[in-house]
Amino acid sequence: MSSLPHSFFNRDVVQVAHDLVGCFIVRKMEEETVRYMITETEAYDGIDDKACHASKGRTKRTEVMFGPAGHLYVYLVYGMHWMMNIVTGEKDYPAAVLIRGVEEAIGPGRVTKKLKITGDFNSKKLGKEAGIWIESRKKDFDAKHIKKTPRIGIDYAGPIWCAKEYRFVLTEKS
DNA sequence: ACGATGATGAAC
DNA sequence: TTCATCATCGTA
Repeated sequence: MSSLPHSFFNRDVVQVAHDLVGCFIVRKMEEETVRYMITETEAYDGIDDKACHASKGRTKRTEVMFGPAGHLYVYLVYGMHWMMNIVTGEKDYPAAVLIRGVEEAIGPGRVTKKLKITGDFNSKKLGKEAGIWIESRKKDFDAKHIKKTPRIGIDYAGPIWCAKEYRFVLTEKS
């Protein structure tokens, strides 16, 4: 099971979001190292995507999404939940994949709680040094079990961007 | 169904 | 400087 390279993330965000389902997120902490399969993701694609924070432009908050792929974008919503995203695509093209679910943690707020990810991780690069990285799928993984749907909790983005099927969910274990 | 709880960006 | 909003979750 190899750690995913920069080239995996330096692609179209929707493709990366799809391909991350079934991969494993590894978190090395002081006492233990845990490893969970990713079961749900969402893509946020560029300045035109009204659901993407980068549609507001290049700000202190969105800066990391304009940077190189494979870095983390972590922010707080509703004053209490950390959302963990992985930046994708070329430098200066803002896009990221939200990790919405892993095995044993349904929901993006629960993912970060379980993995002990906070704002301290914002803009860090995935890798052993950061204590968090992604490993590839098992060989027998069947991508047929991935369902695509519209994204959750982005009604403000308007009908066009709301309707985009940028959410990917693993429907069966494999 | 609703309140918690704080950063963000836009308005003034 | 103030204000509405928010990529959610636990309790009811």
